[in-house]
Amino acid sequence: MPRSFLVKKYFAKQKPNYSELECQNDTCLENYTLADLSSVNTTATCFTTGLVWDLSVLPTLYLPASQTEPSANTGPLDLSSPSSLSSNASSSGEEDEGRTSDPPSPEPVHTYGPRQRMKCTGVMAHISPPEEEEERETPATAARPAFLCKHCPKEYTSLGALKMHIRSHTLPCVCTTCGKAFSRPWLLRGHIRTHTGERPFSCPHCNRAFADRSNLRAHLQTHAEVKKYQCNVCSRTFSRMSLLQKHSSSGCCSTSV
DNA sequence: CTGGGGACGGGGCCC
DNA sequence: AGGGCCCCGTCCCCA
Repeated sequence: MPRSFLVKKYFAKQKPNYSELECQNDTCLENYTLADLSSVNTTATCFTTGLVWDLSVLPTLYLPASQTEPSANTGPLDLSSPSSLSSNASSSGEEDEGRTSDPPSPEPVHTYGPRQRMKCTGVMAHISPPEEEEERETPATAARPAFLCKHCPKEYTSLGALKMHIRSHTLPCVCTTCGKAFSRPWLLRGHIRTHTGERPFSCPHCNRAFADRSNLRAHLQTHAEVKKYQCNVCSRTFSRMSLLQKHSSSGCCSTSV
């Protein structure tokens, strides 16, 4: 299984209706408005859509299910579900290298620091506007066309996937506060929270709040008696794969993971 | 060394 | 077709 989207299936037809949540939580839009964001100088150039409501309604998503959704299996995040926990713990990892979490840089867009994560960092020097991005479809593979990125060796089987990938080169979403650029609007929204201090995702167990949903997910593992990642040798469980890997490499296990 | 938080990227699915 | 959102995962840093 390439990636685990089993949990996703819970939402297959029951994705959280943010509009309804807004109605149920009438304080949302009042708490976070575009004006608020502007007031803290954290507007961005990539306000595609939904920034305001998205930020505002999210706090409701991690209330206990009984308070948010009548349907039991539509809980916003059921990390305790077997399907969720069954995800392959080593599904990826062949692509991540650098990082882009550089400290705020006065440089304009396309300035990358040593932590640049993307594999094709070098191409950023000759970025062209999205409109100029051209897909290279290999005629030799007409039966299953491959869309090649002209900035890096990656290829995709669909134009949409390629265009999505190209955004990682063009990084059209720019934070006007620090100039950091992102490939997708919601990445930028998440980044903006680092400026605003907004933490829409609350842990139902300890009320600790997080700005990032994934971080909440990881945090929820700390509340679990049995962690998600288990050592094949000693059966010890860990909340993160990285911890398991460290555990394995430190001697307990010779080959696991 | 371990555990956890912060920040972020990518692919896939849904609308 | 494109945008938005989701989940998974990684890396870095700190206690």
